[in-house]
Amino acid sequence: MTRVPETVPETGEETLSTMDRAVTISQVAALAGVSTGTASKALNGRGALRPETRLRVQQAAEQLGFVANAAARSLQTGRTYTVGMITTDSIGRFSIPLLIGAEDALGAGQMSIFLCDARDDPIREQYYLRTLLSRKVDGIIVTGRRTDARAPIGVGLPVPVVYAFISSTDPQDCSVVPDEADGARRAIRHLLAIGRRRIAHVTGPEHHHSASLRARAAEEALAGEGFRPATPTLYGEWSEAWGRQAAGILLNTGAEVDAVFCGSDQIARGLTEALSKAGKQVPRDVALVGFDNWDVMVEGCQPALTSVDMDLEGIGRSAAEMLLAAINGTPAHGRHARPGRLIPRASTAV
Amino acid sequence: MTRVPETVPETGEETLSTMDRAVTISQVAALAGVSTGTASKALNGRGALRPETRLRVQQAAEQLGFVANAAARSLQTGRTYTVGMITTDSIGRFSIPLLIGAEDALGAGQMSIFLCDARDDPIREQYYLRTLLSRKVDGIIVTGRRTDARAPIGVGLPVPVVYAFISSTDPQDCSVVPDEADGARRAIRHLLAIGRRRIAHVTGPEHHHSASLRARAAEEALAGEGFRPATPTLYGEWSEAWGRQAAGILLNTGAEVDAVFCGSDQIARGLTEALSKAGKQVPRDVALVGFDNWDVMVEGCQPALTSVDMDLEGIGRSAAEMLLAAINGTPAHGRHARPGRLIPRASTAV
DNA sequence: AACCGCTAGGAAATCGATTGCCTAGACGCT
DNA sequence: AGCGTCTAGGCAATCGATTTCCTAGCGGTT
Repeated sequence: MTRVPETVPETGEETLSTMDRAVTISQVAALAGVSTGTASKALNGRGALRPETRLRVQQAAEQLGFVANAAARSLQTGRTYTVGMITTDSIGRFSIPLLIGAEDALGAGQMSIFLCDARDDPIREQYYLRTLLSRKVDGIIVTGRRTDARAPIGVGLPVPVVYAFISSTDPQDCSVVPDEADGARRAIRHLLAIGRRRIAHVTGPEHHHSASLRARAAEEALAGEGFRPATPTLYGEWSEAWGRQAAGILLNTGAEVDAVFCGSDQIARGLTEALSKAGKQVPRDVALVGFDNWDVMVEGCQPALTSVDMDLEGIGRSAAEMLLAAINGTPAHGRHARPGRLIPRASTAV
Repeated sequence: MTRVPETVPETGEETLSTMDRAVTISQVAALAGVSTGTASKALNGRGALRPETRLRVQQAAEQLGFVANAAARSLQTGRTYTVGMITTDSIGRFSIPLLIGAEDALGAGQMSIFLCDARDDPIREQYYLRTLLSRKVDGIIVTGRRTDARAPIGVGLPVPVVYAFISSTDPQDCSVVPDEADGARRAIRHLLAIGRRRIAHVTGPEHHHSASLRARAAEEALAGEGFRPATPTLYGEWSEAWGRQAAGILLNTGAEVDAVFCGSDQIARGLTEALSKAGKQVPRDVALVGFDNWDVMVEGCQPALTSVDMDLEGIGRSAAEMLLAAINGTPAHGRHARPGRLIPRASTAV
């Protein structure tokens, strides 16, 4: 029989039903008949204690539903087992996989994430940085939408920082980024491999780092195999509408394009629709490759879209692992580009 | 002249560049020539101090880049100015607006969010709950994808809990949810208002709470105006593929449908494509209304899709506000349904 | 019998900030 | 001159857990 405290309903020891006042370690110690120091040792597996004492304390803790006060602990130990994650733009489609990956890697080490959304506002960013520092996070992951380098979020910070997806202009900082050029090369090589020779590239705005970088890599990959683009790169927006428009342009130039590498899945989707409306068959007449491997887009396309996956989750995981390493005293430096992979689907099936 | 510590480069006082060892309030106090207690009072605007003393302390804090240790503070005050957010399923399309809304409401009160992703795993959920309690969060927001009620995450918890998007089966708990029935009614009323009379409903799986709830509300809204559905509700999946399939069904039954209310934007998009491929014009022949108002979907549709917006951000904001109220001693109870709104676009333009 | 070594567990300092209580000194009033 | 009042600011307890140092007592050895 478990004892039932007077008026408080006991719901069984495994249910997490902490009563209204927080239980402290001294209450546990009192119940077990030891000092608080001993109770602490018992619960943390430290010190020299008789097994039965240890057990008695553990049972007392269980019975009272004791959960150690993290603030008190971290005040003493200096560790918070918390990392901050600042998204410099907004939480969105790209941050989520990064976050999930990071959570994965950190969760294994029993750490939690403080999420801050700076919404592209430097003031907010610095405010959040202060907050994180005051909370004495063990480390910080900085992330954001743009893949070109940004100024470091702070200098001489007392905690390690890792940049994920975006990178820092300071080469001493540690950044984990997708290898977009590699992704573009994979796309081109794939299209060449299935026999396409007249390949066009439709992508986002020219001033956008990702767009111009991927375009250059694609062109080089073609040149490396002795080919030239079927048309000059078509720069526009990251939207379906632009994809549709670009399809019109390609059809009108009479360039006899037999494949298009698209800078995003959305552009590819627009192209797919417009091409099929114009009577072209995908992939027979024109093969298509997208970029991002965004599930709803690639699966929504008809036929399903071959796409380059930047493995954002892997980037998040990696960044978190590097942060953990830095926290444990072995920081990495520099820009770490992670290769993507090409996911072949019907839009390039021969 | 500011003194420059021996080897440490001083980067100017406004740059946030805390040096390697954390600055404590006693260092600030020492520099200002007061006791730590006085320094604390000076920085927090408490106590009776001469203005010049207060200023001296503030300048010292500034100069040293002092940021109060949150752990120490919360140990003393019992407040952490932190709330936990547990997503019971996964961080996804629905959680993000909720999170942003909550951040908005909490940020104004200078509180931060601890984000935990339980990934549909009750074990993880309880583990995270423990973590949040050990971190002594001031309150918890529970969220998730399903809109039907779920068992409370814990009973007799020492902190207030608000459910957002999902709701708790315990009527004493506070939940903020979208009024899906209201959304469905708006869709139907809109279609009736533009003169459609033969209205069908295509939605997700029948066992899915949202699907059956919206279907029922739609039917009642029709009946309320003296109409009957053009076909029985078509239950399927939450996917474009099902939308396309459903289009086929509708065309084959010869039901002469002139409008379709879709349970999701994805379904609507599938329908749009299949209908236009079959030679039907939207909205002339068939008007379409979606649900969710998911930007990439509604804008990707041709023509752009009229859709019901559940105002997730508003729900997140509301939930956070209610949590704040509860933290401050005036808890709300029960299920609070928030109306959505219909965003008219070309797919129902007359 | 005297001494040594070991084990189990207690006492108390510590982390950093807050806050209630106390007092030195300035000032005013009779 | 003596006393009361008020102000500015110091002192020290406190929050809860960890950890270092210390000791009582036990058993074994010569």
